[in-house]
Amino acid sequence: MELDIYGVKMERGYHHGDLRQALVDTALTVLTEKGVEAFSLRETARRTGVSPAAPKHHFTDTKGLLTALATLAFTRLADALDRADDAAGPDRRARLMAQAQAYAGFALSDPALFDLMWRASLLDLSNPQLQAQKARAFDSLDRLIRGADAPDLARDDPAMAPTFACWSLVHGFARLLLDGGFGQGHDEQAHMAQVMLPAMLDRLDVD
Amino acid sequence: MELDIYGVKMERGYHHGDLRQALVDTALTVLTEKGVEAFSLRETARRTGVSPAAPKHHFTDTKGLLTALATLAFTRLADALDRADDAAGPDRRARLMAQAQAYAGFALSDPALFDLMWRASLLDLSNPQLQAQKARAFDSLDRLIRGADAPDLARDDPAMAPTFACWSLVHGFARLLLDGGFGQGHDEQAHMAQVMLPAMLDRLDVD
DNA sequence: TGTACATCAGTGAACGCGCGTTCACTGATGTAC
DNA sequence: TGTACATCAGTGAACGCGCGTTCACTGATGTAC
Repeated sequence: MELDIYGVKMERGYHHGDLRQALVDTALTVLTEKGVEAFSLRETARRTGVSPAAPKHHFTDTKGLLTALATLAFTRLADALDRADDAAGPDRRARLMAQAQAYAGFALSDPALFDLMWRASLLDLSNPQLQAQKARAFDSLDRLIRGADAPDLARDDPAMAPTFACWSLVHGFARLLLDGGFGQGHDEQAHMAQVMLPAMLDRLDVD
Repeated sequence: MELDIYGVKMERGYHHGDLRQALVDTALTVLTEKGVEAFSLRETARRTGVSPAAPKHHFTDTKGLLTALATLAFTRLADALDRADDAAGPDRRARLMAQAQAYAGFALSDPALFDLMWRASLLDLSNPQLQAQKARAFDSLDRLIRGADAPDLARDDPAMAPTFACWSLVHGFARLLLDGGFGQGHDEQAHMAQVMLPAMLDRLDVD
């Protein structure tokens, strides 16, 4: 069997070497190209150069693979939020704007991946790594809003309101951007994110 | 052919009478039962007691039928927002809370319908009725925030920030509720909507 | 008032599709003695 | 160091599914004269 890796034709034997990683990489491409609805395990296997049954060894089924992708997505999102926060310096408002821009930027730059993260029915929500990365992303914002060593609170505690308000606002804005609540074109979306997001956040009291 | 309407068996001839409406009704049921992903035109036809080709006369294709459903959904949402607003009396904050609760309540009470409304790829966004009802829903909130006779502004006008902030916050909250950003169970969701939503909105400056 | 005919609203069989998953299998690898 | 054997990681053909849409068709309705 021949594989085309980085333009170089390589023989590969019966065993792949790192099929798990290869499948994740291909799946990411397929997802980005076709969107969540049209994603298929068969196509991913085909494009990885492997039989349709091969993925089962690494991910039992489609949901398993998609869960791995979503975990990766949350990892990237959390990283992006942390990076933005660090780069923004000490000013609280600047940090907030930076995280919000990073969140919306993530959604706009990879809509299919962003979609997947929130398609509960396609994911194994009990997966520990998924939960961990999701929590990481949330904590990044929560630390900014409620302070670095705020205690863990129940979800319905009123003291959570500032964090949730902020998250909801940014999340909702990103979704409406992607789902055509506002304009259509990608440039227009990016413009809206740059112009509107700070103006909206300035009207939110998160102290 | 026999049809079971309101528990009464009725003969119906070659022509249906009001197939268009019947299809919309059935489609609504199918959508609610199975969700957007699993919705199918064939099943809708089957359950309406009609051949799979019949819907074509009324809706050309699946997208056409789903667009009709989405239009209905936006009509219901706009109605719900208006009703809530009216019932809330003159107080601005009360009106805002009422509309927000109505929005979240709509999403929670019919998640599949709410999903559909924002699945741009499944809808014909150029449909005038769809656009009209979507605009109606938006205007309901916009009139409350910016005043009954505020001028139409460009989407990226800073003066739109309060309306967009409010919409984004409520929309994002509803989405996170449905998509498992917070808890899971339906009661827990309803509780969150009642407790959290007002607390979040109180932190938003929309004057 | 009757009738020819166009149009409308359905039928139901068929096409072709790609999917997820299963099955019996085999080649490669690693390990115990 | 060599070898038997268990385990792992793949193969590729097949199954069964339901889907959207098309096709040639026909029964019912409405309208013009």
